[in-house]
Amino acid sequence: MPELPDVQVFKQYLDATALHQKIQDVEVHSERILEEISSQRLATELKARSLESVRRHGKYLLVQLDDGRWLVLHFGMTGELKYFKDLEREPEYDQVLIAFANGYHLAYIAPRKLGEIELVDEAEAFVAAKDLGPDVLGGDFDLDTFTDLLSGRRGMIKSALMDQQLMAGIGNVYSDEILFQEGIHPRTAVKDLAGDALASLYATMNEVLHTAIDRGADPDEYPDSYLTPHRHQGGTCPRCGEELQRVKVAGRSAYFCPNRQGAGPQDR
DNA sequence: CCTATAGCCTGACGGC
DNA sequence: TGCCGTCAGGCTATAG
Repeated sequence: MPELPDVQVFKQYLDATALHQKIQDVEVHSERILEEISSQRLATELKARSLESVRRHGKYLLVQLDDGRWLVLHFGMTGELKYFKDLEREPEYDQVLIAFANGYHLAYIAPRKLGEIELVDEAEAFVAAKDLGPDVLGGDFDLDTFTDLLSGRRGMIKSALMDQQLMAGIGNVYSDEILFQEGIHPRTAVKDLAGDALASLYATMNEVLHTAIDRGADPDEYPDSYLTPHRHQGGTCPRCGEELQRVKVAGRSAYFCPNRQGAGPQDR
């Protein structure tokens, strides 16, 4: 699930639960999640520290420790966080488990182990090293920035929206949702979108992401006009009832309504 | 610069 | 019920 809205909800969750508590113990159940640091070192470095504040850049969560360093969390395709008390309630697939002095626990859950956890000195340096583009909900990500980034871009619009090096935060599901709301086919060439189309797309991007965050990134709570809850094989368009179609874009499955978003660039 | 593919992992689901 | 193929909200490396 973790695209920008999901990760933003994780941030709010951490803000409301796990901050300002001394870390007592850290268990690592899978090394696969840790690339740059050993489980042994992660445990010793975190012990006796506390989580003090949380930032998000794209799909990454950056959690600052009381010594100034940063715990970086990425969630792959299936990651999530859970804060709980009794170990009897320990969730399945928790790859890292932090125990706090107050008796509560924070679990980093990742059934498919495609996520990533790191410990870094500087948040900005991490973002730069990953070559991430600006966060699409960042304060300085205005319409000019959006159109500048896309001008001269040669490929398809869905690929561009999902390119984390270009702009950070949007993934497969929300790129589909944004393009659905705009009535743009996912394979549309960026160069075929005029300036006013880009302005409208930018506005829709903001609206979709903010709506998702406001509804807790829970598709069941999304407006009836949203694609996401219908986004599966055999699903139908919430606006016109047409059966949704699936095409590959950037190696991912893109769902769209052929009635509202057209049949695609090649045929007319 | 951009696309397609495979791989990393593992679970869920549909068909036989 | 069991087995098998396909697919899954991410990202990277590789080849064209």
